[in-house]
Amino acid sequence: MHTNERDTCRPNSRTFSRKKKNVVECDSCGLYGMCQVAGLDEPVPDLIDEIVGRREEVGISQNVITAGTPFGEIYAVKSGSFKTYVTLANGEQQIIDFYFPGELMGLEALSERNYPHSVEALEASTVCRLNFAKLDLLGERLGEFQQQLIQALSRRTRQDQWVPLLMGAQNAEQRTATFLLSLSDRFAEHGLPSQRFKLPMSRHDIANYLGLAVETVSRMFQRFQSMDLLEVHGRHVELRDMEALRVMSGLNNTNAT
Amino acid sequence: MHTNERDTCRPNSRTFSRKKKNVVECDSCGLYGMCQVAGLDEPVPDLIDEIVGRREEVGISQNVITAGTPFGEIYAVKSGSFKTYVTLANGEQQIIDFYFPGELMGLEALSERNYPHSVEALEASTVCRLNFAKLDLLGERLGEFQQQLIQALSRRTRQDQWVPLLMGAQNAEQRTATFLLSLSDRFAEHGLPSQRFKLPMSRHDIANYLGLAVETVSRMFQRFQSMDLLEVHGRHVELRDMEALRVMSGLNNTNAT
DNA sequence: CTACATCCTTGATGTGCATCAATTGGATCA
DNA sequence: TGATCCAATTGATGCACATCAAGGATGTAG
Repeated sequence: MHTNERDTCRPNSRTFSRKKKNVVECDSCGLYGMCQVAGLDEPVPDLIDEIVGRREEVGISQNVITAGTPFGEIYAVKSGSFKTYVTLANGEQQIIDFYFPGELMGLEALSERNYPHSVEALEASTVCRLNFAKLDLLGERLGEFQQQLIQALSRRTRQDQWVPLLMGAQNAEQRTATFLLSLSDRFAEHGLPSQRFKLPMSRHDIANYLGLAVETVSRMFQRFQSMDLLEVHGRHVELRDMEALRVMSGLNNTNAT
Repeated sequence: MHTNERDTCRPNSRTFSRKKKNVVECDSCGLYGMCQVAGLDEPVPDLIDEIVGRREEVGISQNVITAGTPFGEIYAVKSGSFKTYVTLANGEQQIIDFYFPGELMGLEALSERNYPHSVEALEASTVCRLNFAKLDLLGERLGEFQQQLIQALSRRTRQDQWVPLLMGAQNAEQRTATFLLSLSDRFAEHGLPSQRFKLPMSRHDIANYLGLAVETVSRMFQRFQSMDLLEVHGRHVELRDMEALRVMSGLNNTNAT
């Protein structure tokens, strides 16, 4: 079921060939404001590197965070994608959320001692790491930094409001439509292609997240395709009629993330 | 210190007869740290009152926040309860969350110009109001305040993680069990009775929130009762076997809010 | 290239829950 | 106290989606 985590981090983790990768530049990264505050524009070249570990590679299926381990840092996704999950009593995963370039992971651990869930790379990815233990190095700029943090947390809180919409009122068709739109919105927010993209997660993960069966997700994709709302080829998706999808989702357009 | 409950805790500020009301004291309120920072323990008696409007009454079905209106303040629930919702394209409400004494409402608007959803009282309630426009009155203590705010946001973010668990993997039985447990936990967190309590929301609201039909919620309650897991009389609930409920919910016990 | 493993799709069947319908119960107010 | 109204329960039926089963597509290793 699971590919081994060790052997996935292979020598060529640097040379992704065929397709070009979606990488967010710093200025559309959720950590940007914090990086700036942390001294990126200051003549303190080492300080920022001390606090922010930059562009670390993460292999597919590798865990960046393991549920229950002590909190120490938050992560910004630079490229690639991640899923967060908890393990249920029956041993199954329950996927909590997905993360994409420009977004911050680990915020929910801020006020606690431990991370509440695990975070796993869906593909070869890169992250920046912000070490909270070293934040006091910021000295008087800590206040600015906190300001940025508040912004990030608030954005995140607002994003979480999608979930009840995804899962509450809706049937399989609406959920799937809403899911695709929310992905698209999140990509757009960080300047990534939002009409035509590759789903980094399996149908299994999508189904788990949406509370549906794999087969149902597949059927919904096919149904949308037959209605000319989108085109699917495996994990590659092109949204052809976002307006129709929006109508189908049952949300009115005022509900942006 | 911190004893100015004076005008407030009169057992019936209006005429609630029969039952005593659940009111959180300041020290188990989500705004507490902020109130303190804001000057509650300082010899600046008017400052705090300037920033925090205290113990305002809200009638049943009254809206504290309307979706789309400009952000200006966050609210702490002092007594009573609230629901937040958005209006879907078909005119129906989708309930996003419920709020109980000690919790903060409106945080998701912090980084935006407008509130993303509406907040309505489920019963006669009281709130404290924290005016963001006047925060600069805090001067140098603003930093401390931000610290508190970060804590609050992070707690909130962590709480939101319940939702996918509620709605994702589970069947009606599991959802209902999880719902009851999450309510119980939230009550306990602020020192309110957590085994025996009155559901402030209708079956309709519960069903809406859980993505189930009213009838199904009712049947689940009856089923639990017949299994001796709880007792229901209308909106009054007593959890008789929380451990069994936890097992039924499918969560393992490490997933506290 | 072939072989094997995964992932995805497609079809057939059963069931959990929504839906429809009717009754009961609980609040509110005269 | 009883009349009214809405909330909650209970039962009967049908459908949407899960489940079971099999076949195709895609990728990776040899």
